[in-house]
Amino acid sequence: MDPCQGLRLVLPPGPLDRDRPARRGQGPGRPGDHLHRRRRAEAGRAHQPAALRRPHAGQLHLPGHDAAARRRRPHRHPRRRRADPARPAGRVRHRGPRLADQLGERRRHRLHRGRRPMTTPASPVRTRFCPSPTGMVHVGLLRTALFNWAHARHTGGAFVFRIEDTDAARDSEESYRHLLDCLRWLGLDWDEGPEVGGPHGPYRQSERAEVYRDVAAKLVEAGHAYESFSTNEEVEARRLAAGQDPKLGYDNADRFLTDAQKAAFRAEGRDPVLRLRMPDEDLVWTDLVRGEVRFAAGSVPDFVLVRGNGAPLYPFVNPVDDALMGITDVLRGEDLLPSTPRQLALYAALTDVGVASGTPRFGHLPYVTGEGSKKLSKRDPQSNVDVYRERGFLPEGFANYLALLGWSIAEDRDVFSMAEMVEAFDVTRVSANPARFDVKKAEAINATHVRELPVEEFVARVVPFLAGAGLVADPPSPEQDRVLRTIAPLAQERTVVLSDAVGLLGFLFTEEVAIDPAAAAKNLRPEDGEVLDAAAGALRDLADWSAAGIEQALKSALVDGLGRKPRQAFGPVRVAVSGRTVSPPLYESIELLGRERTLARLAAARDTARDTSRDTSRGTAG
RNA sequence: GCCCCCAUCGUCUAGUGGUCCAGGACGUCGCCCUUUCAAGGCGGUAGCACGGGUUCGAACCCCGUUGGGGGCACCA
Repeated sequence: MDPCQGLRLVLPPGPLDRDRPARRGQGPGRPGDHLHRRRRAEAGRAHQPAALRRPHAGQLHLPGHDAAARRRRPHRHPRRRRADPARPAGRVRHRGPRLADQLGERRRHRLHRGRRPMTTPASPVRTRFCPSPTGMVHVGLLRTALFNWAHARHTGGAFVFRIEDTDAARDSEESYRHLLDCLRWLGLDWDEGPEVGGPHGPYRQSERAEVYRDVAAKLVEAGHAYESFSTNEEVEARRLAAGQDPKLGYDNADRFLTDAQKAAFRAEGRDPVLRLRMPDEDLVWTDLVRGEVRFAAGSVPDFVLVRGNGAPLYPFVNPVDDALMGITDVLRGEDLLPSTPRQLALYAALTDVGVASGTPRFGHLPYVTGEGSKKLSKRDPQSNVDVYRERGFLPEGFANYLALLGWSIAEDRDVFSMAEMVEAFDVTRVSANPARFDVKKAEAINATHVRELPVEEFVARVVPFLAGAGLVADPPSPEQDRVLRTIAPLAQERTVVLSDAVGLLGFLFTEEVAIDPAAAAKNLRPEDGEVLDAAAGALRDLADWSAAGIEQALKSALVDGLGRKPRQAFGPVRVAVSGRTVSPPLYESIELLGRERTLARLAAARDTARDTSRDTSRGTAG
């Protein structure tokens, strides 16, 4: 299996090409455009302005194996233009040029290097998500999962889920379960991984120990890895002695130890670590989101693959598993960017010993930040996905917001479904800027999704929250169900997160309502007593107990009878009945509540209004 | 200290040399609608970090400065 070799440098626009109208509801379609443009792109390649023919991001950079990668391309071009049906065909970007063109073009366009368009690789894309189960699920982590998933789904590739549980001290079965649960909650499914299986298992690193042992042995045998006996103290001392900054790290001093030297160290009782010999070339790759990134030769020291006690480390096992699992595209957090040179070097070595068959593409996703501009800390409660689940964010609403953290579907739209995301998602259009997690915006996006829910669906989703608060049974009783279905359409548009329903609808499912003190202070003042009395009078013997009948009775009693403005007339009644200033529409609420409970609440509110009076006079006197 | 990444309204973004006195969304402010609160509708506020270059033309390409962030483990 060769995940990467098949990546071609030139691809005609294919079925997965993004050069098609991806937006919906964007005015009249232009059915001919796609074909038309495609024809132009193919036939007109030679006539394209040279600047539009840019190399793409799909080639593999194997350090030392790719002459093009070593060529210095000191400039960068930002990002590619999105294909837009409305644009003149001549501006439409197609896939990359042929290799010959590409090299020639690089010479001609040294001023335009940088992020290149994603190719649709000849071999299917395989992405992965590989968290370690060490605690709560971070919103940034889930965003990474979402982007990997969307990239795989968009390209028709596979999404692999692997658990990196090599740190027994921090990993727990509980957080492992929780991780799976969160992915499923968000609607992400994986083609290979835990509980699903697949041809490259096991998918938990804790079960792959012998794999790493074998690979490590191969690397040593081929001379890519070597035993290193230096202690940190010794390294530091050598750096200091040489007048260098000890922060430079390991000095590669053990690269050429003789067998006799090694034996002497062992005789001292030292256990060597295994280090990878870093190459002498610059380490360069074309990042899917950032364009070319280069680390100078010699700037990254030989790093540890396997501990002295034989335990393999993350920088080793991660690429090994990626290679073995045929991963072609690695989308991960920006925090991993500085470790990419090491991975590149490892990949070259793994390829040399036949474990890997090429280097994957890398894309480093921007940080998700919190208040200020610091990376959202794991300690920050805002970063915990559970908080949003518990508040009743819809998975589709939350996923929508997560997608907006670094990506946008169109310039005039930011509410979309997962299916629409999959259709439109393009990694190379992910922003490189850090994105602030904005709860307000997340809520606004979620509220839109809530409103778009079919009513029955809204009811179904809200029931667990109501039941959790002890308001209804789960499943609701027939009577509760009737009330719920009736009020749902009116409550839905007032719901931002599902847990809002508890406060909004609670009054319908209890005998006595607790009145919000702030609402009482505002709408149950002494002078509001007359309203409550009049309302009770109007409703006590009302023959037509319907929303319309109630409306008529209240209007004539309060507005006409007392001469109050609607606002002054209905506010107190609303608070009396629902306990809050925000509730579903009043007449419907009263109808559902029934005569008995309504009259009881009006009477109770009457007392509250008197109390308010006493409080007020006391306050004034004091 | 060394290395790397980033730089458009308060926030997230669109923008890839002329179609931009910069578009959308969230927030915010005002108005309308209205039975409170929402929702909805309409309108307003607010931004290309700075300095050089390249070019007939720069938010966009290049260099530098400044600012912000991250990484420098026998953690993942």
